[in-house]
Amino acid sequence: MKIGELAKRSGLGAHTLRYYERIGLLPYAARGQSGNRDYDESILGWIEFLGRLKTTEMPIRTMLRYAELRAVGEPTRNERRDLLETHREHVRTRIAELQTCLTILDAKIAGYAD
Amino acid sequence: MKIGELAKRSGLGAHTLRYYERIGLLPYAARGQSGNRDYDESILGWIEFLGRLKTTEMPIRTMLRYAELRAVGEPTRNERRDLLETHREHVRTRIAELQTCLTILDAKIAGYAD
DNA sequence: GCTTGACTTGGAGTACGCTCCAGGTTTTAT
DNA sequence: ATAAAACCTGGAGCGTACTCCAAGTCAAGC
Repeated sequence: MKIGELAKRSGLGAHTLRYYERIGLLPYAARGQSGNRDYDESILGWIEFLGRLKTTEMPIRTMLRYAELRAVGEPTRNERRDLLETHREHVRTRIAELQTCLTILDAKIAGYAD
Repeated sequence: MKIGELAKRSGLGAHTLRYYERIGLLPYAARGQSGNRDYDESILGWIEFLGRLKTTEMPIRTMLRYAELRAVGEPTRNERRDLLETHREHVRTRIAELQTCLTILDAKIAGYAD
């Protein structure tokens, strides 16, 4: 699969895919004899997971840390789990915060009732 | 109250307060004879509300729109209510999205179980 | 009275995460 | 065979939201 198709299937732009590779968020892609990137289907799962991390506001630096640990493999298992557990706490806190604000917003809107 | 005290009490930096005034998010503050800003307590409620909007990811442009409508007063009542209702939908959507990701994260972490 | 700290302004600089450009090569469709 | 579309690289530029700097004025404590 070439970069254009991966862009379509992943929802990211080709520019973004190259950028992610450059910074190390995506593994260096195999190039064909022409020099064009040739992706395997399996990259899609990783990109989707990165998207979840991004949606939940994980900064790129932290994703990068996770990506590096993942590249090392088994010995980093516990560290990866810890990283995700810490992140899960951020997400839980964020949801609670948004819910509090939602309640306040409800009250504010009620004050605008006709 | 001078800007340093407002900074402490609001949790924003003095730089940020000046920046907010410059772009129109805070009303132009009265200056004493020395030229120093002299704030009224009442500004704290507005800053707190702006904080809620920020926490819920409202972009500054939109806060600015709300601030402008508010400055006009009564005739913009419905437009302000609409703006907040639209924003409330964003917040609800965002909470749902985070909850979905949280479930996926739980599953991922479960996969790291010893 | 004088030093230290807080305040003023206009404008420059920063961090993050992309997003695009230039100039060139390769692939694909006709 | 050729033209259009897609790809490559290194590096520049952009949008958002601050954050800080320089140079100067003002205020408060000793």
